Amino acid sequence: MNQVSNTLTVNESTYRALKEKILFGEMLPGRPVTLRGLAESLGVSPTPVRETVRRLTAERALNLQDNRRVSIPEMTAKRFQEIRHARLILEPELATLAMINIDKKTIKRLIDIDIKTDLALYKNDFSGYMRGNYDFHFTIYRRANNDVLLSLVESLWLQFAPYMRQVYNHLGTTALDDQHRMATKALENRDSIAFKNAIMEDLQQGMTFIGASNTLL
Amino acid sequence: MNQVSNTLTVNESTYRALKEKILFGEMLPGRPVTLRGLAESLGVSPTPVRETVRRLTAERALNLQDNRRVSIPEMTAKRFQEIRHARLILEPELATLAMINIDKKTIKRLIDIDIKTDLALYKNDFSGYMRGNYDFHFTIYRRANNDVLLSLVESLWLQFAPYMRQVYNHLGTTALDDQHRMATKALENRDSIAFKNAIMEDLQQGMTFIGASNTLL
DNA sequence: AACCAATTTTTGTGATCACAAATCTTGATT
DNA sequence: AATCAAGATTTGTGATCACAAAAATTGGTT
Repeated sequence: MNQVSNTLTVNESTYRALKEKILFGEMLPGRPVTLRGLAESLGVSPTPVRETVRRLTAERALNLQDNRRVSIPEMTAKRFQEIRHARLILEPELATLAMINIDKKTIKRLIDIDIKTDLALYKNDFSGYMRGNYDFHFTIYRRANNDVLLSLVESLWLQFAPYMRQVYNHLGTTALDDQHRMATKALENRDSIAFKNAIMEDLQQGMTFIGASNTLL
Repeated sequence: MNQVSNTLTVNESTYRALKEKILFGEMLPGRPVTLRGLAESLGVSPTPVRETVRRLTAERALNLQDNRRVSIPEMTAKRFQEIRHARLILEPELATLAMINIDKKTIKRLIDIDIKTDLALYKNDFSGYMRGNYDFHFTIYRRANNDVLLSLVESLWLQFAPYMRQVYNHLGTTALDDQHRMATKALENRDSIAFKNAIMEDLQQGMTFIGASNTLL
């Protein structure tokens, strides 16, 4: 009889914890990270942390410098444009694929997420905003039922998220807006062209906002 | 003074060794892989192997089953189409970006690679063919000077390579052809449209050949 | 022979140890 | 005060150990 243990390994929970930290802006670019430091803060031994760091390095969320130190990569203007370019290719495509699988219940959930996101923005809760924005997009993207494209897009989000946070810290969120409502309206109307455009607009607007703070790039 | 050691870590060489094995068809889908077995065959301790496996799992080249065993993922018809779709989106784009940076010397090198690749095909040297095919494409892609897109495409190749080899083992290479010469001719003529089309054709032809062996999917 | 439970072996996981390289600290010299 | 070399500390790396879970083997029963 095969008895598969379904408890999360320390490795897996460590990975998820660190991934969330990166994705929701709790790790800033350039800040050095030590394995033992991370291990202590998470209450585990260095071993699973090392493996987690390898995973996230493979996903380009972390960077192994040539002196073997681990860090969140610094953003450059060039890399920023590359990420923006890749997102514009992949995400509208993924959203379009997802559309036929998005039912009324999902639309309702998206609207709820958006309300929470706006609330977080209003309260200057950066991490809350980033989490809401992530949830909105990936609730859509997951509906595409396309693991290959989804994991590519996950990697892209891991790469720009820390920088997103850095910009918010400098500029605040007042000038920030999104096209989420336009997207949900397009979904309600089952207008695939309007939906794809809303995702593209949302993405471009967000990236333009970030890119506009050229003091950092 | 910063003194950085430039010797390759065991981790890095292990990663490259295993990655090449996967990329050039020396690991077949479904075959179970053990950490200790890999470690012994590479002459290292299990530690760097574990970290390598985590990296390649993050790149979707390996799969951690729910019984915690490591394996090359089995191909399914669905996943095959997803990979094909993603490749068709990303690779012609990357090739087009690369074109302006491809000089005569690079074209010469591409032609040399293609000759070697054809020779390997003629001699029924599967691994040699796969290596040549990889070199041809990535010599182009690297010229795009776009690390973000390049790493996404790397991940895709790691995903279909083992299956490519599996098909060749069943069908042989006699029916296999490529559009490499058409691509190099387009480069010589600086015809970007013809070049993009050649890359697309090459990719479609290769994937159709693989996909045609529907006994496996 | 076929089946199944008990035992043995193999395997992944997480922690710890040893070591060398990189970084930080210290204190003497100019 | 600034500089720099020597010593101390921290850090990443690779190997090993202990353990539990999974797989393979064994041997007895039908």
